[in-house]
Amino acid sequence: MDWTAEAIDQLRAFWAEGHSTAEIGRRMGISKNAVVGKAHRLNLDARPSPIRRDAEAASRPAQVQPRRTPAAPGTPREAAATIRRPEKPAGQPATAVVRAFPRASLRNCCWPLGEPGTADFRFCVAEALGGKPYCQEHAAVAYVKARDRREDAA
DNA sequence: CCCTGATTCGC
DNA sequence: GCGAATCAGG
Repeated sequence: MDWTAEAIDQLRAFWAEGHSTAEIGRRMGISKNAVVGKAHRLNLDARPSPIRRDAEAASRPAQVQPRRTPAAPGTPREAAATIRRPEKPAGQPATAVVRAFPRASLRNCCWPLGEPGTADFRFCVAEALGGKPYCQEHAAVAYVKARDRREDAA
């Protein structure tokens, strides 16, 4: 992954919007690990992790030794950041409602349009095709051959 | 089995 | 610095 200023900008925007790491990864065409790793390195605010690595010792004292060096046990992570995730409209039949933002569905094109972080930033929501995260139009610019890459994306 | 995020460590 | 592998939980 080439972490250009734009890419980092995008990551920040997605992260701030509360998207999951995997979701961000899908949208940026990279792995969730890349997203998590970079987010961590950028010191973006941590999401509430499902894991309690500190309680590992408490629940299972000395059963299975980690292959890797155990995480620092004393790390104070009690003060988890209060973050809000994008809210689903309550009481809406999920099948009938298209959540226009941040994500319509996995079947919709997720090509980002506009400048991340600005008011007009949104996603193309056209039908995503071929199991790709993009519609036909955007898949064409997303999946360019390295050989004959055209500079017409924007 | 699907998902979630965090950490480690070879590169 | 990067991110896959791994870990851990839902």
